[in-house]
Amino acid sequence: MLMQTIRTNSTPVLGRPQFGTFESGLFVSAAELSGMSLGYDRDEEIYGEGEDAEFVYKVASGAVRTYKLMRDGRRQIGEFHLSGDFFGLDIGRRHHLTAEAVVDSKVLVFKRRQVETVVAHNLDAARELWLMTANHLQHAEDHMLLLGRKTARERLAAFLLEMDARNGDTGLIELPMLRRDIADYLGLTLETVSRSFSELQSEGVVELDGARHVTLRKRAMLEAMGA
Amino acid sequence: MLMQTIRTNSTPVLGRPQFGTFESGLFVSAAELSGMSLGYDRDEEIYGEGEDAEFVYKVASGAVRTYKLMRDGRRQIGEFHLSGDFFGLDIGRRHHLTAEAVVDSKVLVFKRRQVETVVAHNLDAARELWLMTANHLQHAEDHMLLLGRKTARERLAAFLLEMDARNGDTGLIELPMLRRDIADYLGLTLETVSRSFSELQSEGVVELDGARHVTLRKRAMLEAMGA
DNA sequence: CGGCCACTTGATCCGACTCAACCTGCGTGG
DNA sequence: CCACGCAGGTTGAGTCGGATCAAGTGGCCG
Repeated sequence: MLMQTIRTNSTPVLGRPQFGTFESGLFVSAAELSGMSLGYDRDEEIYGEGEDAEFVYKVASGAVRTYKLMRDGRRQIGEFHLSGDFFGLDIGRRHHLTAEAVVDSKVLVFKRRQVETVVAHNLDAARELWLMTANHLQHAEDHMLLLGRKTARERLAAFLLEMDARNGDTGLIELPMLRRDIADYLGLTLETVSRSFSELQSEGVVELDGARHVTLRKRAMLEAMGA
Repeated sequence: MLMQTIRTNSTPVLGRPQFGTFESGLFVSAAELSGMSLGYDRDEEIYGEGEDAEFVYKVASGAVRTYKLMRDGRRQIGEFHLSGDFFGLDIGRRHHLTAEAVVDSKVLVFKRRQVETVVAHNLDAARELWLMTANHLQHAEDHMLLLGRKTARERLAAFLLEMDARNGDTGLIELPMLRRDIADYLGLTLETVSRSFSELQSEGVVELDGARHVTLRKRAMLEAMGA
């Protein structure tokens, strides 16, 4: 609902920014906002935790992970941002997560100052921005339950249902991310993620065609676990 | 900054709502908003997950926990709300967490419709509301790292630093909540919380005077662990 | 066709959970 | 005013789920 696909009249070129008109999703009411299209290679950093929050972003294609890192390398991915999702709208002057491209991605970039100006004059835009933040919060609340209280199988079930829901509940999932990313999202190790996949498959709950393509076979079982 | 103590000219009576004037904190710019003061006994529910979100709340005294429950009783507390904190400002028609008083508490209650009206006309109020939601999100992001990646000791260290910070970094903490609440906040069992307290005490990092009163003795050590 | 990155699978380990006993402080009533 | 009851907390013993360490496998790209 909030996350519709955007359309621009620009042709994004990898690493070569071009300006495009921004016309839907956030700021329907603020057609004057224009976004720059940028390309990022797989694993390329978009912004770092603690950096100046100069821009706000929207995924045009590909996928982005936002995460926190501990000094010793432990990582927690807070959210995956897929096509149509906004990210980087942290409050304050600085980003408090790091953002990286999961696969080669195209991202629309908006000057933060411009966004602030629009929001300071346009109540609908302000409300939209608030709703997006609130949606992120709601996701985070669900994810805290997952991280604090769910078993490995339950976490993977919830993850697969989440990914499927983003793809229109087709039961056919093409995962853009590696096992390591899934593990860092679910608070597990990649071995445990892999084992849990194998378990679900041997139980006929899912079917794996390669590591990335997943077909949901018994949605009811997944829902019973993932909820 | 955002969370200053409120003052009302009402005398709150347990279970007996009275109207009071609301004059600071949220909606500095919206003096027309008035809040009702309500008393809640320890463990009393303020609102339930899925219930109609008719009100927005602010803790006047005491402490409130907001949490998610699984069918089998597993619980994840998302946040503790102490004096001055707002809670219950979920988007959408329904609350997506349950709120309960941790100890006997007084809470200011605002009609959601009233808040919506103010926000729809007042940009400063809208911004304030957005900032509060964003602050909750930031807290949730930190907490996801804790729940997904930290050890029991690290979780407790982070918790103590958080509680101390809310009390002005005095190093003297009076915990309003029980071990079970701390456990459900940190994604642990109460036994593990208790053991971790004992460990930190035997290392001279903290000093316990009863279960609720904690003195921080080696803040640097806590910070090294909790970060 | 070769090499390597991602993934799977196996064996062992360990931190936190479970189950259980015991302690302690506080409120209450005799 | 003391003793009892009990809720909350601590501590101990044993278990277990997921982490760690270690091989192996597979598929894709050059």
